[in-house]
Amino acid sequence: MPREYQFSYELRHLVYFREVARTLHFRKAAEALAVAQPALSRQIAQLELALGAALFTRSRRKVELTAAGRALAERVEPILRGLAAVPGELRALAEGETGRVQVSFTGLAMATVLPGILREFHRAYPRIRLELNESPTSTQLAALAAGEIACGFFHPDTTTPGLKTRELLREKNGVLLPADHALAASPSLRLRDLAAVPWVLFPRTHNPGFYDRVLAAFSRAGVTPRIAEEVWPRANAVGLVRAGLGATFMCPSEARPLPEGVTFRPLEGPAPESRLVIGWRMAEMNPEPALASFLAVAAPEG
Amino acid sequence: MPREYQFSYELRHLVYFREVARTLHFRKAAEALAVAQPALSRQIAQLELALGAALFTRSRRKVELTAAGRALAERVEPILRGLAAVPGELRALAEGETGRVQVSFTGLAMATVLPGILREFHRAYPRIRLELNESPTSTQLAALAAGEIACGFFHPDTTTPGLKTRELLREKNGVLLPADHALAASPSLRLRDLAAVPWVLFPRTHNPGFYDRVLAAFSRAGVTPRIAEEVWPRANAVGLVRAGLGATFMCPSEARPLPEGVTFRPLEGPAPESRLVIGWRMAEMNPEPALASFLAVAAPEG
DNA sequence: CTTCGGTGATGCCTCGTGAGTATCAATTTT
DNA sequence: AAAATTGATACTCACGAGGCATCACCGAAG
Repeated sequence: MPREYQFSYELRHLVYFREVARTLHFRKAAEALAVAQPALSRQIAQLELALGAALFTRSRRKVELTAAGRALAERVEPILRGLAAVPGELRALAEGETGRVQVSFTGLAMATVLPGILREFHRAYPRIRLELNESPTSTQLAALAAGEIACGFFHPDTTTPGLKTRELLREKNGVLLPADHALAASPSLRLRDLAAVPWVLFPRTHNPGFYDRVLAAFSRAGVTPRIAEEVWPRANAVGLVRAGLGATFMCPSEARPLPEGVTFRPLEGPAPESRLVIGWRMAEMNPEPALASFLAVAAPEG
Repeated sequence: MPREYQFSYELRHLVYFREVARTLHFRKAAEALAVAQPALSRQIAQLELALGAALFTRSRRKVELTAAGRALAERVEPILRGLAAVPGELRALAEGETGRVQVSFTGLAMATVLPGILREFHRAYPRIRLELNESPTSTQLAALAAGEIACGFFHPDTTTPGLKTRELLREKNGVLLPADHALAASPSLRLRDLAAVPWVLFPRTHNPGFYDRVLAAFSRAGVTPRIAEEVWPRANAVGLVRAGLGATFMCPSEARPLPEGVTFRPLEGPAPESRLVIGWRMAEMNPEPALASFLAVAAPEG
C-alpha cells in the first residue's frame, strides 16, 4: 500500500512563516525574503490551511501571532537552524574532515607503531574521533568481515581475502626471560637451549596460524615446549614473565624500552617471525571518508 | 538587504530520501511514496546536488548509503517525526484542548472558590497546564495589563478598565479573634466594640481601595484602629491571630472550616465588604484558546 | 469630513519544475 | 544468449509559485 506523502506544506512555508513571525509585517518580510508580498500572503494562507489553525491575526493595521502561531514559531526555529547546519556537516563528513573511525589493534601495535600514528593523526584531523579497541587478530578479521570496524592493526596469518593490507613491522622474535633466569646470562639463545623453559603464550584461537608456526619451529628444533599459561591482553604476559612463571616470545621493537625485572635475548637460527599489518576492507562500496583520512596517515601511499 | 531563501531543497526531498534510505530500492520507495521511479531518482539527485555530497552509491544492482547518507538519515528521521506531530499539536492548541494558562489568585480565592474550580477544570481539560501564582490584587492588575497572566482572581477596587470581570463572591466581613480573647464571648460584634484591639491587616499597596474603605469604616464608627502587623500572604494572618497578636477581618466563607485556636464573629452594622472576581483582558486580539476553556469552567456564560 | 498613505488580500498571467510515459544502459539470472 | 531487473535519461504536460495590477480596509492628517 502506498505510504502517502505526509506533508502538505514545504520548508519554504516554514521559512516564510518564520520571517513573518519575526517582523510581524508582510511587506517587510516579503522584502527580506526577496519575494513579492502577494506570494508571501498566499504561502502563509496555505500553511494555515495545511495546519488547520490560524497563525496570525491580520487586522489591517497590525499583524500578531495567535496562540498556535506562537507555538509553531517555537518549534520551527530550532528545526530550521538544525537543517541549515546539515549541508556543511555533510560536506565536512564527505571530505573526511569529520566523522569517526573504529580501529582495532593488538598489543604489539600499541607497543610499537600506534602511538606515533595516533599523535600524527590527531594533529592532522582533530575533528575525527577514533574508537580504539584492543582485540586479537582473529576477532579483528571477523569484525572487518562483518563491517564492525573500519580497519585493524593485526598479525596476518596466511592470506586475508577481501582485505587490503600494508606491512608496518616484520621482525624475528626473541625471548623474554625473568631477569634472574639462568639462561639470561647468554647474550643470545637458540630454540633447543630452551627445552626446559615453561612458556607464556596467547590463546591459540587468537591467531591459530602464528601459534602453530611457533609450535612447528619448536618441533623442527626437536623440542616439545611446555605451555605454562595462555594470557591476553598481551601486556599481561610481561607481568607473568617477571613473576617467574616462564618465558615468552617477543619482537625486539616490543621489548624497547625493556620493563624492569625481565631480560630480552635474540634467537639464533630459525625462530618465529611476527608481522604487523594494517588492514581494511578492499573495494568497499561506501568507505567512510574519515577512514581514508586515517589511512592517509597510517598507511601512506597505500 | 534581502535575506536569501536559504534552502535549495524542500521537505519533499527529505521524505523521498528517507524512504529510499529505508528500502535501499528506488522502485519500491517510489511505489511506497506513490510517485513514479524517475521522479524519485531526480529528486534524490537534486538533494545530492543541494547538499554537495553523494548520498547513495548506485551500482545498477545495489543501492547503498554513503557515509554522508548515513549521517543525513540519522538527522532527518527525528526532524520529520517532529514535523509530522506539529499539525495535531497546533490544532489541539487552537481548539483549547491543550496549552497553558497563567492564573493568579489571592488567599481568599484559594480559601473559597478556587479548589472546586481547579478540580472541575482538570477533569474537563486534563491536557491544559495551569500556572498558579498567589499575588495581591494590585500586582494582578499590573500583570494583566502587561499580559503576564491570562486571568486573575482578585478583589476589585473601583473599576477595572480594559478588563472583563465576573463576580464570584461578595460578603460582609466578620472578625477573626484569638479563641481566648475576651470579646470572643459575644455572639456578634460592632466595630466600636473593637477600639482596643490591635489589627492584623495586609500591606496597603496590595489593595489600596479596600484598605482605605476599611479605615473609613472605622472612622465612621468613631474608632482609630491600631495596626499591629501587615502580613502577606493571607494565610499567615490566621497564624498571627492565633498567636494573640491581634484580630483580622475575614469573610464568613473564608472562615469555614474554622482553624484551631481562633474564633470568628460576624459584624453588626456597617462593615467592610469583600468582593472576589475573576478578571481577564477584554477584547484581546489573540486570546489563548486554553484561556477560553478555563473561563468556560471558572466564569460560565461569561 | 475628506483625502491620503499604508497594509494585506485577490485576480490574472507567466514560467519554472515536478511528475508521468517511454526508453535506454547495465547487470544479473535462467 | 535471452530475459528480467534496475536506475538514469528524454520528452511532454500540468500544477502552482511568483510577479503585477488592483482592491478593500483602516488610520492619520488636513
